[in-house]
Amino acid sequence: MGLSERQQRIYEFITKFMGEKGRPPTIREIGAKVGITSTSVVNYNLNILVREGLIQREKEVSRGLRVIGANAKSMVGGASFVQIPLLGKIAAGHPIPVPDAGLAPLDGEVLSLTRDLIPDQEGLFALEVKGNSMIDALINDGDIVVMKKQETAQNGDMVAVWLKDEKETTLKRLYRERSRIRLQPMNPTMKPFYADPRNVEVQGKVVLVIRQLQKLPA
Amino acid sequence: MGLSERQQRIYEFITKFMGEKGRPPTIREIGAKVGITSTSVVNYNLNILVREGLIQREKEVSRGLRVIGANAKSMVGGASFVQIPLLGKIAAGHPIPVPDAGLAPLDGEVLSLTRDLIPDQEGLFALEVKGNSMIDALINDGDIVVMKKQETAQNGDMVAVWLKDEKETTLKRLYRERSRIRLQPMNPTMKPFYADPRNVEVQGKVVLVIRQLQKLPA
DNA sequence: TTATACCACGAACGCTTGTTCTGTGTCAAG
DNA sequence: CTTGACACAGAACAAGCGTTCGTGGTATAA
Repeated sequence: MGLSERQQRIYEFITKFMGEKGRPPTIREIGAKVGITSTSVVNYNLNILVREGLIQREKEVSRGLRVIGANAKSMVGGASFVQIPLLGKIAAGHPIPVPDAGLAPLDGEVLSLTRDLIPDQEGLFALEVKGNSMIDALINDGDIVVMKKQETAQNGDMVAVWLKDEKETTLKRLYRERSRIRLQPMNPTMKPFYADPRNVEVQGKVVLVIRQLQKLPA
Repeated sequence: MGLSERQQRIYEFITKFMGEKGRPPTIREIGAKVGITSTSVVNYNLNILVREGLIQREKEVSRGLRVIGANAKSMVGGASFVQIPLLGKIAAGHPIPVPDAGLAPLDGEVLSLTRDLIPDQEGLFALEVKGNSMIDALINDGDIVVMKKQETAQNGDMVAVWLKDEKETTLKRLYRERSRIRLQPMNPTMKPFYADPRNVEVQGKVVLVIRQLQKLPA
Protein backbone atom coordinates (compact mmCIF):
# COMPACT_ATOMS: atom_id res chain seq x y z
CA MET A 1 0.00 0.00 0.00
CA GLY A 2 1.63 3.22 -1.18
CA LEU A 3 0.26 5.73 1.28
CA SER A 4 2.28 8.64 2.55
CA GLU A 5 2.39 9.31 6.27
CA ARG A 6 0.08 12.23 5.78
CA GLN A 7 -2.46 10.06 4.00
CA GLN A 8 -2.35 7.52 6.79
CA ARG A 9 -2.95 10.21 9.37
CA ILE A 10 -5.90 11.53 7.35
CA TYR A 11 -7.41 8.06 7.21
CA GLU A 12 -6.97 7.47 10.92
CA PHE A 13 -8.45 10.87 11.72
CA ILE A 14 -11.51 10.17 9.59
CA THR A 15 -12.28 6.88 11.29
CA LYS A 16 -11.68 8.28 14.75
CA PHE A 17 -13.75 11.41 14.07
CA MET A 18 -16.58 9.28 12.75
CA GLY A 19 -16.52 7.14 15.85
CA GLU A 20 -16.59 10.08 18.22
CA LYS A 21 -18.87 12.54 16.47
CA GLY A 22 -21.22 10.25 14.59
CA ARG A 23 -20.60 12.10 11.35
CA PRO A 24 -17.75 12.29 8.86
CA PRO A 25 -15.38 15.26 9.05
CA THR A 26 -15.33 18.08 6.51
CA ILE A 27 -12.31 18.82 4.34
CA ARG A 28 -11.52 21.81 6.54
CA GLU A 29 -11.76 19.72 9.74
CA ILE A 30 -9.34 17.20 8.27
CA GLY A 31 -6.96 19.98 7.24
CA ALA A 32 -7.10 21.58 10.68
CA LYS A 33 -6.15 18.30 12.33
CA VAL A 34 -3.32 17.13 10.11
CA GLY A 35 -1.88 20.59 9.53
CA ILE A 36 -2.88 21.22 5.92
CA THR A 37 -3.96 24.79 5.32
CA SER A 38 -5.29 24.29 1.78
CA THR A 39 -8.57 22.57 1.04
CA SER A 40 -7.11 21.62 -2.33
CA VAL A 41 -4.36 19.55 -0.70
CA VAL A 42 -6.82 17.75 1.51
CA ASN A 43 -8.99 17.12 -1.53
CA TYR A 44 -5.98 15.75 -3.42
CA ASN A 45 -5.12 13.33 -0.60
CA LEU A 46 -8.71 12.20 -0.18
CA ASN A 47 -8.73 11.32 -3.85
CA ILE A 48 -5.67 9.14 -3.25
CA LEU A 49 -7.52 7.33 -0.45
CA VAL A 50 -10.43 6.77 -2.83
CA ARG A 51 -8.03 5.40 -5.45
CA GLU A 52 -6.61 3.02 -2.86
CA GLY A 53 -10.09 1.77 -1.97
CA LEU A 54 -10.03 3.03 1.61
CA ILE A 55 -12.84 5.58 1.41
CA GLN A 56 -15.73 6.51 -0.83
CA ARG A 57 -16.83 10.01 -1.64
CA GLU A 58 -20.05 11.53 -2.85
CA LYS A 59 -19.71 14.61 -5.05
CA GLU A 60 -20.96 17.96 -3.86
CA VAL A 61 -22.43 16.61 -0.66
CA SER A 62 -21.27 17.98 2.67
CA ARG A 63 -19.45 15.35 4.74
CA GLY A 64 -19.77 13.01 1.79
CA LEU A 65 -17.00 10.71 2.98
CA ARG A 66 -17.43 7.11 3.92
CA VAL A 67 -14.85 4.69 5.25
CA ILE A 68 -14.78 1.38 3.44
CA GLY A 69 -11.28 0.47 4.50
CA ALA A 70 -9.84 -2.73 3.10
CA ASN A 71 -8.78 -3.66 6.60
CA ALA A 72 -12.30 -3.52 8.00
CA LYS A 73 -13.56 -6.94 9.00
CA SER A 74 -16.07 -6.78 6.23
CA MET A 75 -16.47 -4.50 3.28
CA VAL A 76 -19.92 -3.40 4.37
CA GLY A 77 -18.56 -0.28 5.98
CA GLY A 78 -18.23 -0.01 9.73
CA ALA A 79 -19.74 3.42 9.98
CA SER A 80 -23.21 2.10 9.25
CA PHE A 81 -25.40 0.43 11.75
CA VAL A 82 -28.73 -1.29 12.13
CA GLN A 83 -31.25 -0.78 14.83
CA ILE A 84 -32.83 -3.82 16.37
CA PRO A 85 -35.71 -3.71 18.83
CA LEU A 86 -34.95 -5.27 22.19
CA LEU A 87 -38.27 -6.89 22.89
CA GLY A 88 -37.75 -8.48 26.28
CA LYS A 89 -36.51 -11.70 27.74
CA ILE A 90 -36.07 -15.26 26.68
CA ALA A 91 -36.42 -17.90 29.37
CA ALA A 92 -37.04 -21.61 29.37
CA GLY A 93 -40.55 -21.57 30.73
CA HIS A 94 -42.12 -19.11 28.30
CA PRO A 95 -42.55 -18.74 24.57
CA ILE A 96 -40.47 -15.85 23.32
CA PRO A 97 -41.96 -12.46 22.47
CA VAL A 98 -41.94 -12.02 18.72
CA PRO A 99 -42.27 -8.68 17.00
CA ASP A 100 -45.48 -7.28 15.62
CA ALA A 101 -45.42 -5.81 12.17
CA GLY A 102 -43.99 -2.36 11.72
CA LEU A 103 -42.29 -1.70 15.02
CA ALA A 104 -40.97 1.80 15.22
CA PRO A 105 -37.82 2.71 17.14
CA LEU A 106 -39.87 4.86 19.49
CA ASP A 107 -41.80 1.88 20.81
CA GLY A 108 -39.30 0.61 23.34
CA GLU A 109 -35.61 -0.11 23.63
CA VAL A 110 -33.42 -0.45 20.57
CA LEU A 111 -29.98 -2.00 20.18
CA SER A 112 -27.65 -0.38 17.66
CA LEU A 113 -25.15 -2.69 16.05
CA THR A 114 -22.64 -2.02 13.31
CA ARG A 115 -23.12 -3.79 10.03
CA ASP A 116 -19.79 -5.46 10.64
CA LEU A 117 -21.67 -7.67 13.05
CA ILE A 118 -24.91 -8.09 11.21
CA PRO A 119 -26.31 -6.81 7.93
CA ASP A 120 -29.62 -5.03 7.82
CA GLN A 121 -32.46 -7.41 7.11
CA GLU A 122 -36.14 -7.78 7.84
CA GLY A 123 -37.49 -9.32 10.96
CA LEU A 124 -34.60 -8.83 13.38
CA PHE A 125 -35.26 -8.51 17.07
CA ALA A 126 -33.24 -9.01 20.25
CA LEU A 127 -33.98 -10.75 23.53
CA GLU A 128 -32.11 -10.87 26.79
CA VAL A 129 -31.50 -14.34 28.24
CA LYS A 130 -32.94 -15.05 31.66
CA GLY A 131 -31.66 -18.02 33.63
CA ASN A 132 -29.19 -20.81 33.00
CA SER A 133 -31.38 -22.92 30.75
CA MET A 134 -29.51 -21.95 27.58
CA ILE A 135 -26.15 -23.17 28.88
CA ASP A 136 -26.26 -26.11 26.52
CA ALA A 137 -26.38 -23.57 23.71
CA LEU A 138 -23.28 -21.94 25.22
CA ILE A 139 -25.47 -19.00 26.11
CA ASN A 140 -25.37 -17.50 29.55
CA ASP A 141 -27.79 -15.67 31.78
CA GLY A 142 -27.76 -12.03 30.71
CA ASP A 143 -26.54 -12.64 27.15
CA ILE A 144 -28.34 -10.93 24.31
CA VAL A 145 -29.60 -13.03 21.44
CA VAL A 146 -30.43 -11.41 18.12
CA MET A 147 -32.98 -13.38 16.18
CA LYS A 148 -34.58 -13.32 12.81
CA LYS A 149 -38.29 -13.92 12.81
CA GLN A 150 -39.08 -17.08 10.91
CA GLU A 151 -41.28 -20.07 11.51
CA THR A 152 -39.46 -22.55 9.35
CA ALA A 153 -35.90 -23.72 9.67
CA GLN A 154 -33.32 -25.35 7.49
CA ASN A 155 -31.28 -28.23 8.82
CA GLY A 156 -28.48 -26.93 11.00
CA ASP A 157 -30.11 -23.57 11.80
CA MET A 158 -29.83 -22.46 15.38
CA VAL A 159 -33.42 -21.78 16.33
CA ALA A 160 -35.62 -20.92 19.25
CA VAL A 161 -38.26 -23.61 19.52
CA TRP A 162 -41.22 -23.77 21.84
CA LEU A 163 -41.83 -27.34 22.98
CA LYS A 164 -45.55 -27.48 23.54
CA ASP A 165 -45.77 -30.55 25.76
CA GLU A 166 -42.87 -29.51 27.94
CA LYS A 167 -43.97 -25.85 27.87
CA GLU A 168 -40.42 -24.83 27.32
CA THR A 169 -38.33 -22.64 25.03
CA THR A 170 -35.00 -24.03 23.95
CA LEU A 171 -32.22 -22.85 21.62
CA LYS A 172 -30.71 -25.65 19.58
CA ARG A 173 -29.69 -26.58 16.09
CA LEU A 174 -32.62 -28.22 14.38
CA TYR A 175 -32.40 -31.20 12.04
CA ARG A 176 -35.32 -33.01 10.46
CA GLU A 177 -34.93 -36.78 10.50
CA ARG A 178 -37.29 -39.33 9.08
CA SER A 179 -40.15 -39.06 11.54
CA ARG A 180 -38.78 -36.85 14.25
CA ILE A 181 -36.89 -33.68 14.86
CA ARG A 182 -33.42 -33.71 16.36
CA LEU A 183 -32.56 -30.73 18.51
CA GLN A 184 -28.78 -30.62 18.78
CA PRO A 185 -27.12 -28.57 21.55
CA MET A 186 -24.41 -26.20 20.40
CA ASN A 187 -22.12 -27.69 23.05
CA PRO A 188 -20.64 -30.65 21.16
CA THR A 189 -20.21 -32.65 24.35
CA MET A 190 -23.97 -32.82 24.95
CA LYS A 191 -26.53 -35.24 23.59
CA PRO A 192 -29.35 -34.26 21.27
CA PHE A 193 -33.03 -34.11 22.16
CA TYR A 194 -35.57 -35.82 19.91
CA ALA A 195 -39.06 -34.42 19.48
CA ASP A 196 -42.24 -35.19 17.62
CA PRO A 197 -42.61 -32.57 14.85
CA ARG A 198 -46.09 -31.69 16.12
CA ASN A 199 -44.60 -30.79 19.46
CA VAL A 200 -42.12 -28.29 17.98
CA GLU A 201 -42.90 -24.70 17.16
CA VAL A 202 -40.06 -22.74 15.55
CA GLN A 203 -40.20 -19.12 16.67
CA GLY A 204 -37.09 -17.61 15.22
CA LYS A 205 -33.56 -18.21 14.11
CA VAL A 206 -30.57 -17.04 16.15
CA VAL A 207 -28.17 -14.95 14.09
CA LEU A 208 -25.98 -13.28 16.72
CA VAL A 209 -25.15 -13.68 20.40
CA ILE A 210 -23.61 -10.94 22.49
CA ARG A 211 -22.18 -11.20 25.98
CA GLN A 212 -21.23 -8.05 27.81
CA LEU A 213 -19.03 -8.60 30.80
CA GLN A 214 -18.53 -4.96 31.55
CA LYS A 215 -21.23 -2.77 33.04
CA LEU A 216 -22.17 0.11 30.80
CA PRO A 217 -22.89 3.56 32.22
CA ALA A 218 -26.57 3.78 33.09
CA MET B 1 -44.13 12.05 25.26
CA GLY B 2 -46.01 14.65 23.27
CA LEU B 3 -44.72 14.13 19.75
CA SER B 4 -46.84 14.70 16.73
CA GLU B 5 -46.92 12.06 14.01
CA ARG B 6 -44.76 14.25 11.84
CA GLN B 7 -42.14 14.54 14.57
CA GLN B 8 -42.09 10.79 15.01
CA ARG B 9 -41.55 10.30 11.28
CA ILE B 10 -38.71 12.82 11.34
CA TYR B 11 -37.06 10.97 14.19
CA GLU B 12 -37.41 7.59 12.50
CA PHE B 13 -36.07 8.99 9.26
CA ILE B 14 -33.01 10.42 10.97
CA THR B 15 -32.08 7.14 12.65
CA LYS B 16 -32.68 5.12 9.50
CA PHE B 17 -30.76 7.57 7.31
CA MET B 18 -27.86 7.54 9.74
CA GLY B 19 -27.78 3.76 9.71
CA GLU B 20 -27.80 3.54 5.93
CA LYS B 21 -25.64 6.49 4.90
CA GLY B 22 -23.25 6.77 7.81
CA ARG B 23 -23.98 10.46 8.20
CA PRO B 24 -26.88 12.49 9.54
CA PRO B 25 -29.36 13.96 7.05
CA THR B 26 -29.56 17.68 6.22
CA ILE B 27 -32.63 19.76 6.97
CA ARG B 28 -33.52 19.69 3.29
CA GLU B 29 -33.17 15.88 3.12
CA ILE B 30 -35.50 15.54 6.09
CA GLY B 31 -38.00 17.93 4.49
CA ALA B 32 -37.90 16.07 1.20
CA LYS B 33 -38.68 12.79 2.93
CA VAL B 34 -41.50 13.83 5.24
CA GLY B 35 -43.08 16.28 2.82
CA ILE B 36 -42.15 19.62 4.38
CA THR B 37 -41.25 22.24 1.81
CA SER B 38 -39.96 24.85 4.27
CA THR B 39 -36.61 24.54 6.00
CA SER B 40 -38.03 26.67 8.77
CA VAL B 41 -40.68 24.04 9.63
CA VAL B 42 -38.11 21.25 9.67
CA ASN B 43 -35.97 23.42 11.91
CA TYR B 44 -38.95 24.07 14.19
CA ASN B 45 -39.71 20.33 14.53
CA LEU B 46 -36.06 19.45 15.12
CA ASN B 47 -36.05 21.92 17.98
CA ILE B 48 -38.99 20.05 19.47
CA LEU B 49 -37.04 16.78 19.27
CA VAL B 50 -34.13 18.50 21.03
CA ARG B 51 -36.49 19.73 23.73
CA GLU B 52 -37.78 16.19 24.18
CA GLY B 53 -34.26 14.86 24.60
CA LEU B 54 -34.31 12.69 21.48
CA ILE B 55 -31.64 14.44 19.44
CA GLN B 56 -28.82 16.90 19.92
CA ARG B 57 -27.85 19.67 17.52
CA GLU B 58 -24.71 21.67 16.93
CA LYS B 59 -25.16 25.22 15.68
CA GLU B 60 -23.97 26.19 12.22
CA VAL B 61 -22.43 22.83 11.52
CA SER B 62 -23.53 20.91 8.48
CA ARG B 63 -25.30 17.67 9.41
CA GLY B 64 -24.98 18.71 13.03
CA LEU B 65 -27.65 16.30 14.26
CA ARG B 66 -27.07 13.47 16.63
CA VAL B 67 -29.55 10.86 17.87
CA ILE B 68 -29.50 10.39 21.62
CA GLY B 69 -32.95 8.84 21.82
CA ALA B 70 -34.25 7.97 25.25
CA ASN B 71 -35.16 4.52 24.01
CA ALA B 72 -31.63 3.60 22.96
CA LYS B 73 -30.19 0.83 25.10
CA SER B 74 -27.77 3.26 26.57
CA MET B 75 -27.57 6.99 26.49
CA VAL B 76 -24.17 6.95 24.87
CA GLY B 77 -25.65 7.38 21.44
CA GLY B 78 -25.86 4.49 19.02
CA ALA B 79 -24.42 6.40 16.12
CA SER B 80 -20.96 6.35 17.63
CA PHE B 81 -18.63 3.44 17.44
CA VAL B 82 -15.23 2.24 18.51
CA GLN B 83 -12.68 0.48 16.41
CA ILE B 84 -10.92 -2.49 17.91
CA PRO B 85 -7.97 -4.24 16.30
CA LEU B 86 -8.59 -7.90 15.54
CA LEU B 87 -5.18 -9.29 16.35
CA GLY B 88 -5.55 -12.98 15.59
CA LYS B 89 -6.62 -16.13 17.30
CA ILE B 90 -6.94 -17.42 20.81
CA ALA B 91 -6.42 -21.14 21.29
CA ALA B 92 -5.63 -23.33 24.25
CA GLY B 93 -2.11 -24.25 23.34
CA HIS B 94 -0.67 -20.75 22.77
CA PRO B 95 -0.33 -17.54 24.72
CA ILE B 96 -2.59 -14.91 23.21
CA PRO B 97 -1.27 -12.13 20.99
CA VAL B 98 -1.39 -8.85 22.88
CA PRO B 99 -1.25 -5.46 21.23
CA ASP B 100 1.85 -3.37 20.85
CA ALA B 101 1.64 0.27 21.77
CA GLY B 102 0.02 2.62 19.31
CA LEU B 103 -1.63 0.28 16.87
CA ALA B 104 -3.10 2.10 13.96
CA PRO B 105 -6.24 0.94 12.14
CA LEU B 106 -4.20 0.41 8.97
CA ASP B 107 -2.07 -2.29 10.53
CA GLY B 108 -4.48 -5.15 10.08
CA GLU B 109 -8.12 -5.96 10.53
CA VAL B 110 -10.38 -3.82 12.67
CA LEU B 111 -13.75 -4.55 14.20
CA SER B 112 -16.21 -1.66 14.47
CA LEU B 113 -18.64 -1.88 17.34
CA THR B 114 -21.25 0.62 18.50
CA ARG B 115 -20.75 2.20 21.86
CA ASP B 116 -24.00 0.57 22.92
CA LEU B 117 -21.99 -2.60 23.21
CA ILE B 118 -18.77 -1.25 24.58
CA PRO B 119 -17.51 2.20 25.51
CA ASP B 120 -14.26 3.50 24.06
CA GLN B 121 -11.35 2.78 26.32
CA GLU B 122 -7.62 2.14 26.15
CA GLY B 123 -6.13 -1.22 25.44
CA LEU B 124 -8.98 -3.00 23.67
CA PHE B 125 -8.27 -5.73 21.18
CA ALA B 126 -10.18 -8.66 19.73
CA LEU B 127 -9.29 -12.29 19.16
CA GLU B 128 -11.07 -15.06 17.31
CA VAL B 129 -11.50 -18.32 19.22
CA LYS B 130 -9.97 -21.42 17.71
CA GLY B 131 -11.07 -24.83 18.95
CA ASN B 132 -13.42 -26.12 21.62
CA SER B 133 -11.21 -25.49 24.60
CA MET B 134 -13.18 -22.43 25.75
CA ILE B 135 -16.46 -24.32 26.01
CA ASP B 136 -16.26 -24.20 29.78
CA ALA B 137 -16.31 -20.43 29.43
CA LEU B 138 -19.45 -20.77 27.31
CA ILE B 139 -17.38 -19.65 24.37
CA ASN B 140 -17.45 -21.53 21.10
CA ASP B 141 -15.08 -22.11 18.26
CA GLY B 142 -15.28 -19.08 15.98
CA ASP B 143 -16.55 -16.65 18.62
CA ILE B 144 -14.89 -13.27 18.92
CA VAL B 145 -13.61 -12.18 22.31
CA VAL B 146 -12.93 -8.52 22.98
CA MET B 147 -10.36 -8.04 25.67
CA LYS B 148 -8.82 -5.24 27.60
CA LYS B 149 -5.09 -5.42 28.01
CA GLN B 150 -4.21 -5.77 31.66
CA GLU B 151 -1.86 -7.96 33.64
CA THR B 152 -3.63 -7.79 36.96
CA ALA B 153 -7.13 -8.91 37.77
CA GLN B 154 -9.68 -8.24 40.43
CA ASN B 155 -11.56 -11.14 41.98
CA GLY B 156 -14.34 -12.22 39.70
CA ASP B 157 -12.86 -10.77 36.51
CA MET B 158 -13.11 -12.96 33.47
CA VAL B 159 -9.53 -13.17 32.28
CA ALA B 160 -7.30 -14.88 29.78
CA VAL B 161 -4.54 -16.60 31.72
CA TRP B 162 -1.52 -18.43 30.42
CA LEU B 163 -0.73 -21.46 32.56
CA LYS B 164 3.00 -21.82 32.24
CA ASP B 165 3.40 -25.44 33.38
CA GLU B 166 0.51 -26.66 31.30
CA LYS B 167 1.45 -24.37 28.39
CA GLU B 168 -2.15 -23.48 27.95
CA THR B 169 -4.39 -20.43 27.64
CA THR B 170 -7.68 -20.53 29.46
CA LEU B 171 -10.55 -18.11 29.99
CA LYS B 172 -12.00 -18.19 33.47
CA ARG B 173 -13.05 -16.02 36.35
CA LEU B 174 -10.08 -15.51 38.62
CA TYR B 175 -10.22 -15.43 42.43
CA ARG B 176 -7.27 -15.14 44.76
CA GLU B 177 -7.50 -17.45 47.72
CA ARG B 178 -5.07 -17.74 50.57
CA SER B 179 -2.16 -19.43 48.82
CA ARG B 180 -3.56 -20.31 45.45
CA ILE B 181 -5.56 -19.00 42.60
CA ARG B 182 -9.00 -20.37 41.80
CA LEU B 183 -9.94 -20.32 38.15
CA GLN B 184 -13.69 -20.63 37.96
CA PRO B 185 -15.41 -21.69 34.72
CA MET B 186 -18.23 -19.47 33.54
CA ASN B 187 -20.38 -22.57 33.20
CA PRO B 188 -21.78 -22.91 36.72
CA THR B 189 -22.07 -26.69 36.42
CA MET B 190 -18.29 -27.12 36.11
CA LYS B 191 -15.65 -27.35 38.80
CA PRO B 192 -12.93 -24.80 39.35
CA PHE B 193 -9.24 -25.26 38.63
CA TYR B 194 -6.68 -24.37 41.31
CA ALA B 195 -3.26 -23.04 40.37
CA ASP B 196 -0.09 -21.86 42.05
CA PRO B 197 0.11 -18.07 41.62
CA ARG B 198 3.56 -18.41 40.07
CA ASN B 199 2.10 -20.57 37.37
CA VAL B 200 -0.52 -18.02 36.32
CA GLU B 201 0.09 -15.17 33.92
CA VAL B 202 -2.87 -12.83 33.39
CA GLN B 203 -2.85 -11.54 29.81
CA GLY B 204 -6.08 -9.63 29.53
CA LYS B 205 -9.61 -9.25 30.74
CA VAL B 206 -12.60 -10.29 28.65
CA VAL B 207 -15.12 -7.50 28.28
CA LEU B 208 -17.32 -8.71 25.42
CA VAL B 209 -18.06 -11.92 23.53
CA ILE B 210 -19.67 -12.03 20.10
CA ARG B 211 -21.01 -15.05 18.27
CA GLN B 212 -22.06 -14.66 14.68
CA LEU B 213 -24.18 -17.47 13.37
CA GLN B 214 -24.82 -15.93 10.01
CA LYS B 215 -22.22 -15.68 7.28
CA LEU B 216 -21.47 -12.11 6.28
CA PRO B 217 -20.97 -11.16 2.64
CA ALA B 218 -17.30 -11.56 1.78
C1' DT C 1 18.43 19.94 -19.97
C1' DT C 2 13.78 18.49 -20.42
C1' DA C 3 9.67 15.99 -19.32
C1' DT C 4 6.80 13.72 -16.17
C1' DA C 5 4.80 12.52 -11.86
C1' DC C 6 3.93 13.56 -7.34
C1' DC C 7 3.01 16.72 -3.73
C1' DA C 8 1.99 21.05 -2.10
C1' DC C 9 -0.45 25.67 -1.63
C1' DG C 10 -3.54 30.01 -1.73
C1' DA C 11 -7.39 31.98 -3.61
C1' DA C 12 -11.76 32.23 -5.51
C1' DC C 13 -16.01 30.48 -6.65
C1' DG C 14 -20.25 27.86 -6.62
C1' DC C 15 -23.11 25.19 -4.24
C1' DT C 16 -24.84 23.18 0.04
C1' DT C 17 -26.75 23.82 4.29
C1' DG C 18 -28.45 26.11 8.57
C1' DT C 19 -30.65 30.26 10.60
C1' DT C 20 -33.65 34.05 10.82
C1' DC C 21 -37.45 36.96 9.61
C1' DT C 22 -42.07 37.94 8.48
C1' DG C 23 -46.48 36.41 7.82
C1' DT C 24 -50.64 33.19 8.08
C1' DG C 25 -53.89 29.73 9.96
C1' DT C 26 -55.97 26.92 13.63
C1' DC C 27 -57.44 26.01 18.13
C1' DA C 28 -58.45 26.59 22.93
C1' DA C 29 -59.10 29.43 26.84
C1' DG C 30 -60.72 33.53 29.01
C1' DC D 1 -64.24 38.73 20.50
C1' DT D 2 -59.45 38.63 21.94
C1' DT D 3 -55.26 36.52 23.16
C1' DG D 4 -51.70 33.18 23.22
C1' DA D 5 -49.67 28.93 21.82
C1' DC D 6 -48.66 25.94 18.28
C1' DA D 7 -47.71 24.73 13.62
C1' DC D 8 -46.73 26.03 9.17
C1' DA D 9 -44.74 28.46 5.04
C1' DG D 10 -41.76 31.24 1.74
C1' DA D 11 -37.97 34.06 1.23
C1' DA D 12 -33.66 35.85 2.21
C1' DC D 13 -29.45 35.63 4.24
C1' DA D 14 -25.26 33.86 6.54
C1' DA D 15 -22.17 30.41 7.10
C1' DG D 16 -20.32 26.08 5.88
C1' DC D 17 -18.30 23.25 2.61
C1' DG D 18 -16.55 21.09 -1.79
C1' DT D 19 -14.45 22.03 -6.30
C1' DT D 20 -11.50 24.26 -9.47
C1' DC D 21 -7.72 27.08 -11.11
C1' DG D 22 -3.16 28.73 -11.36
C1' DT D 23 1.24 28.27 -9.49
C1' DG D 24 5.52 26.28 -7.46
C1' DG D 25 8.94 22.70 -5.66
C1' DT D 26 11.20 18.15 -5.77
C1' DA D 27 12.71 13.84 -7.59
C1' DT D 28 13.52 10.72 -11.21
C1' DA D 29 14.31 9.14 -15.84
C1' DA D 30 15.53 9.90 -20.51
